[in-house]
Amino acid sequence: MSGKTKEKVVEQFRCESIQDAAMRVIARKGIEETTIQNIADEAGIAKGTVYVYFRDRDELLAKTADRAFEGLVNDLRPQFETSGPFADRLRGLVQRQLRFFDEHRALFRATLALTQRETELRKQGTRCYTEYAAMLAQFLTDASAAGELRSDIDPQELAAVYRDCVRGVIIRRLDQKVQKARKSVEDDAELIVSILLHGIQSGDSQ
Amino acid sequence: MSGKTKEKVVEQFRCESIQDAAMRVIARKGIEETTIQNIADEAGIAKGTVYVYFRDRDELLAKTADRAFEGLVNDLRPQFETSGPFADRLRGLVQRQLRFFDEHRALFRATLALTQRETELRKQGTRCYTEYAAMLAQFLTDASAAGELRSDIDPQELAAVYRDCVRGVIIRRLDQKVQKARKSVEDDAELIVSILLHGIQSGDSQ
DNA sequence: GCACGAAATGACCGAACGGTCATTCGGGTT
DNA sequence: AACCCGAATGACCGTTCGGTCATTTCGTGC
Repeated sequence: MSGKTKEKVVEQFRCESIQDAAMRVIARKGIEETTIQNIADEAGIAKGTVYVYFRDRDELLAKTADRAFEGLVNDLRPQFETSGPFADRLRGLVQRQLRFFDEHRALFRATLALTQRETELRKQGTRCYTEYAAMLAQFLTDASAAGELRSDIDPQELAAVYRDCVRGVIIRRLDQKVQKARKSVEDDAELIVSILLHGIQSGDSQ
Repeated sequence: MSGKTKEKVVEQFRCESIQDAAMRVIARKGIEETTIQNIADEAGIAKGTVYVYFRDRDELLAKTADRAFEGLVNDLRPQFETSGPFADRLRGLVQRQLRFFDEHRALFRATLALTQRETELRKQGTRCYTEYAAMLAQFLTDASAAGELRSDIDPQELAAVYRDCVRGVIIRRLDQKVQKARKSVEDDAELIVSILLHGIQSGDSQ
């Protein structure tokens, strides 16, 4: 009985090894410079073996992108499920997201590189990215329904703006190679949250 | 006397022809799929001729990116120089930027593709992009000095957030292929301006 | 119309990469 | 120990692309 199961387990383990290797290489070199040979070397296997587990380059990349988002989604889910004032939940969300990518910088470089092929990737399995976007939209839709957001803003569009802002901050944090030069997660998060909550004008009710 | 000058003029004309062709191809196919042969075909010249005017692919791409931003900077400059209430100037700026790329969609696809190689491009000539960023930062620094912005926000960081937001909107407008599906420039601009000015919370002084 | 130098050309080269497949390897069964 | 079968391998192939350079074309002055 354990026959079939064992094979499946081994296969999944190999797949994940290759995907993890792919993420490391992509984080290091960018997606266009990453070759199958690079990934195989990083995983410590032969090039041909990659093709035992993945049909072609595109499938490997798509599944790798999916796996990259899996960690983020799992990390963020608890935060979406907390209760409390909207401002606090929003702040917690931004902080968590910044902290997650601080601790997995390579992962973000990979997801960033992989997300830039968004159009092509949408065709294939982007299960986890879709889930991330959906959770965020739901979070804001709930807040809007609860009357915590301006009723003239579409939560979907707000979700898009939120993603733009957070993504920008993460990219800038990534570029600051030296830890010293980087501001704290709390400070960077506060900038985004503060702007989103109160706007940028002086004396405007902040 | 016109000998030297004429040669220079012709050379510049050729260079610009090639850069314009490069922009069209990049807008159509994306930067990684664009080959020198494609660009030469689009420009109606032979591949070897490209190398008469540009040392290699990287130099052509860098100078093309620079030229792509030239149009934007020229279009935006008048708006930076207008006077009036900050809110109006900001709104006008966003609108102008959205409209510019609505009218030059190909150009934005090119700049987007070219900006994604930001790190490499910074090494070479990104004169015009730098100028764009500088003008924006100056605009916000002036506003801050005039007491129109919250004093606890660094104008430099605000400029970055502004760029993130506007870029996101432009990308989303670009993805909506059908004109019908697209909202008006005014509506999309208003979303960004409204969020930036007043924040997203309900009843927060808007 | 001839001669000369610069500009333009495109056939060609070498490198790199994705993908294939005949061969080898390894561990489990008899 | 002999056998078997699926997993792993890496040499190999076809293609693509950036870049070169010997040759051709063209504009200009005499």
